[in-house]
Amino acid sequence: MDPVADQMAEIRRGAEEILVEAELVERLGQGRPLRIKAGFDPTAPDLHLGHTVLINKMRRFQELGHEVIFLIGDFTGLIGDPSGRNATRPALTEAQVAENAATYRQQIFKILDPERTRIEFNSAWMGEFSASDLIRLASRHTVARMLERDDFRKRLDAGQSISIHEFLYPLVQGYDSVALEADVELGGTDQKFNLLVGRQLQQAYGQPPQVVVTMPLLEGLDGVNKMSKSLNNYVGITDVPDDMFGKLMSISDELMWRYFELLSFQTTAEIAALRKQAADGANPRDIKFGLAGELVGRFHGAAAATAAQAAFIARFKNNEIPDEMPEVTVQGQDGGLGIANLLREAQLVASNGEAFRMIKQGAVRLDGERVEDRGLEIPVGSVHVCQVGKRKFARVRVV
RNA sequence: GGAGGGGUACUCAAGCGGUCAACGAGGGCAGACUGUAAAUCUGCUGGCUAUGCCUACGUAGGUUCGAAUCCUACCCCCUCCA
Repeated sequence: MDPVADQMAEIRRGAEEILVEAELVERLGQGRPLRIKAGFDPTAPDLHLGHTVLINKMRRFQELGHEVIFLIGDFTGLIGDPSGRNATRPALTEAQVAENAATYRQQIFKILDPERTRIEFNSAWMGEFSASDLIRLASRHTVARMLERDDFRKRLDAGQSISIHEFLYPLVQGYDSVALEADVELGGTDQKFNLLVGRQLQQAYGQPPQVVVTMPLLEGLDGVNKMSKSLNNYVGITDVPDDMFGKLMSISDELMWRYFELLSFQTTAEIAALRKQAADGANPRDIKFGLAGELVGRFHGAAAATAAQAAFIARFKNNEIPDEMPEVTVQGQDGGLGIANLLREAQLVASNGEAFRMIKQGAVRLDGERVEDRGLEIPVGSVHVCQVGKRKFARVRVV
């Protein structure tokens, strides 16, 4: 194993907080592989780059020789997250959980080493938990401590309601650490409270408390909100290479450095060098180009990354029409088809009304020519490249 | 159990009998400028077989020439008291 100081440097990179650092140093000093736990929601197996911040850190621990436990919270998932936006979640069937777990496996092993990853489900121990077990667990924590949690406190002060079961969520999550005898738990900064409950419960059950490492939440493409599917500001790790590349190229220069810090596997020294290049006048776009290539390569392989880069240059630097685009065949009537209907049937717009608006705004092109006439009729038997806006293309055949 | 407040488009939020397909803001989309950046400016932001018609202001009815606006019932959310 690497010297403790070297390990600490790796663990610190990008981390928001390590509680308590001295304890981590002490445990690393024991020279044994530590048990690293990180929990995931069973309902959302479509991972995006935001999730990978945490997974990258898990990978780092693996590289340092530790044991990583990927915990799927299939039981806690039934309770629902205390942030409580979606009031009740439908209970997942065993088959669904198994399916989601399979999806997780497929996705996370693009980053993690399957040989060194343990996948666990907390229903394994929580499923057998009795009512009296639960009361015993609840007795280990106090209302006052629960209310230390920022969002509970705020809601209480604001006169909003808090359901009892929301108090149970951190307790169950914390108990997972007891069941797994975790040495370290990783989580987003939003999980800090829950992770600390884990420490407290381990002590209550006579175990040494886990070290908590929190990772920042990655900002989404808008650069403001955290990356999430519901805000549609995410890059999914199963996005096709061109999309992934394009989305990454559209982030702001400022955000790019954040992505370097949290997503790139380049060393801190390499990143510092890039920053210097930018400061010396290099076009940030070219640096972003490299970052986008690295990330596409991670999830789709080097060949796909090169292809995505080439396609990007062709389309946006040289302004060419892309080689590949969806091909659609639409049905004409009376020898032709109105342009609005054509765009709608090709799914480039949602409705005829939207098609007319787009034409009015000059967003529609047919074979590269801007369409001005909303009454344009396309004859049957022709094939056209249709474009709406900068990004939406389709090759449409009218029959 | 009692008292009160509220449910309006993607979100927040006006409107409280006709001029409301619904002010405003945010978001989103598009155009200009660019590096498919950011910032900025401009426009658009229910549907259709389209100078008209249809559907929409929690749900179902009612009053009225006419309702998001008034009445009745129901559903849901929130607060306070017990």
